[in-house]
Amino acid sequence: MAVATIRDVAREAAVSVASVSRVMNGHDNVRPELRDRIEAAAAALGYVPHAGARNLSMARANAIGVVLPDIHGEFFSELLRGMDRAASAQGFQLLLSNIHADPVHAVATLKTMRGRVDGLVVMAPHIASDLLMAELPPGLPVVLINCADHPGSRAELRIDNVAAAAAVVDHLVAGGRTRIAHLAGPQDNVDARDRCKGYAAAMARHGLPTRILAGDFMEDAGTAAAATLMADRDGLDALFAANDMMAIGALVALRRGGLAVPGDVAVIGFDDIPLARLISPALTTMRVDIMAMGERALVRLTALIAGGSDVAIESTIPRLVMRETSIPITLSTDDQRGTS
Amino acid sequence: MAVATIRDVAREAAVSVASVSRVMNGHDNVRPELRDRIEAAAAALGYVPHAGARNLSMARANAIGVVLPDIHGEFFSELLRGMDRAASAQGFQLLLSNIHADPVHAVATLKTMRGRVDGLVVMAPHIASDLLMAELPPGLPVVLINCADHPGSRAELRIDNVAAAAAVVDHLVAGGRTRIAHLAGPQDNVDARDRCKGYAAAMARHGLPTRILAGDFMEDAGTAAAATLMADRDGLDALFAANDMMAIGALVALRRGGLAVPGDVAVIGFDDIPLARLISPALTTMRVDIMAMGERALVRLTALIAGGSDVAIESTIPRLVMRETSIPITLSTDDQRGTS
DNA sequence: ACAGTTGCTGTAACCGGTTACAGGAAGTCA
DNA sequence: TGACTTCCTGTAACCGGTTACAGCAACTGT
Repeated sequence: MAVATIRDVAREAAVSVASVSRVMNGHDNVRPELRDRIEAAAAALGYVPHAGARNLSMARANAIGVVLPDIHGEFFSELLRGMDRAASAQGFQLLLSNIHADPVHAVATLKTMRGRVDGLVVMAPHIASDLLMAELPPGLPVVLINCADHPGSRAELRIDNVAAAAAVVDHLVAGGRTRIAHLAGPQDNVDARDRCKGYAAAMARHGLPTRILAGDFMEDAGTAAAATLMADRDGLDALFAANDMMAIGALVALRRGGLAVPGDVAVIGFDDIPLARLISPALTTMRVDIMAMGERALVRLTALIAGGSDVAIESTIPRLVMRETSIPITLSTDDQRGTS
Repeated sequence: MAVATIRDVAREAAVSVASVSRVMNGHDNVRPELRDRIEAAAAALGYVPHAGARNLSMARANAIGVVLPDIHGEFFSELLRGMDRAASAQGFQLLLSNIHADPVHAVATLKTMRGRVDGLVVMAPHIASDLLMAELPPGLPVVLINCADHPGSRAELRIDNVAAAAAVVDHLVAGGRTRIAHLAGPQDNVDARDRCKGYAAAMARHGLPTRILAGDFMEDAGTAAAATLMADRDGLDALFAANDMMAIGALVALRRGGLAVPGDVAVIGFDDIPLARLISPALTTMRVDIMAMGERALVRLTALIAGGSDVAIESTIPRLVMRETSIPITLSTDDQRGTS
């Protein structure tokens, strides 16, 4: 037999569906005797309300669509964790969808969300944002995360990579470094571009000459960069890599090449992946609290759903996690401490 | 104005809702001229079908509920990635829900899934499984992942920790090791218990004496275990830790204590966390392909949804990833290779 | 010319809830 | 006692789709 519906319960308890509905939703305008009878009937039939039907008649899904690119690892799980935390605190569930680079598939994904969710959190650095914006259902509350620039007026959260990179340079300069190179990420990536931009701007501000090496976010690019830098005896005293993996590749190669880190050259990464603090010497890097960002996205979205109208763009500047690879020149030691 | 419904489109195109529905679903029994008119009307109104209503009338949600404990990191994201991959390949979306240790909250979570999803993937190592089983909607297809033993007949995927641990011992014995210690995990964890069990059984099978140290899955437990083992000069020649973090802690401490790894003592971990291959010497460990497991769970679930009845329990034996810390005695070298 | 197909279209019931509204019983007050 | 509340309950419309069924037109074959 199929599962029980509200009408089955009503029949069993010899009441109307309205009363059953009232009891199930905890309204107080039902006579105690009836309430008991209905609760007994519901229990006897193992009745559980059909959420889909409920959503339809209330025009409220109690769900939020989360549209993300195909991300691996830490970033993905932390973001989701933050969202889930805020969502379940407010009685929402999360409907997950990967958005593929293919725009027509992406649009289809967006469409399937209609009537299933009360709002959307979208992270789509790869999709041309104009196209995306056009496809977002006009009435639906949306919070964007880290999208490319766009004209529309949508709530958005983004990471200020430019300011973060500038902060790295400032930190190095404050520590007495002046010949600072930047190992960039792939230039089709917005984050990588912004970090590079921030580096260049800050160097200019300090009146220092820039030195930019091309990279691809992979460990080997760091190894290669280290080799390049050691080949010309320029007297480089700091390397700022656009992400941690490249920084680690460079770190290992520099030391193997006989340079002391941070004694001869400081190394700073970006992301604060778990390995950053486990490696020896521990890597100084920029950290953004992804979970908090996920939570924030959801809080803003629920505010929008509740009728709010705050569509500001919020920027988060990652914070510097100072570890061992960027100790100022004057204080630096070169002891070979083991992994702690 | 509210978003357009199918009736708005029907009115605009001067046809019935049935025809609109047919066109939207790609049925071929609509005269081309009408079809064009309807498509034009839909485009003009920006009509997107309401998925919730569709689900209700078709008694099909095209969604799968994923109920997981609050997991961090790699495991979580890989599992989800595998599921999402299989799900979107079959036109399903994923509805995510954390299940908290608190049983009443857990039951509530399960209930909100009714009428929202076509099936459930549940991973709940912490919840008393009898309780859980009782609360699972009777008619709903479910695939369990790595739950404690239970009597019911539900499809399930689990990791065979016992066999995996035995495989580790066999590998060490084949490499010439005979004095093998096990650094166990917390005993209230099913996985940890099974690994310990598998170790003991395999050692017995080989007629070797066991040596079990208590641990808690944390790095420091590895450090401590190494200290203990180096204190009594027993001539230990291998350490099998119940997870990678402890193995790494032990690895670092053993080498700092002057022992060669794998020359004097082999070290093997469990999980294959990303760090395992980055550390030097690279850690031999047991790896289970989490993404594949997520994919498999979803494939089995969709089979169930489609009417299948395969409720077997499938066990996966993790595979040995042989790296540098377990090279056989006869072949072992003790060169200080850097991180590759 | 007529019965039998075939192909397209519309009406209306249905999915499983919620809730506005109406109506009956009991209580209140003059 | 009659008018007015108040409280509880049931009927039926509605949310926005799908689809069985019926109806109609045009075509087929004899």
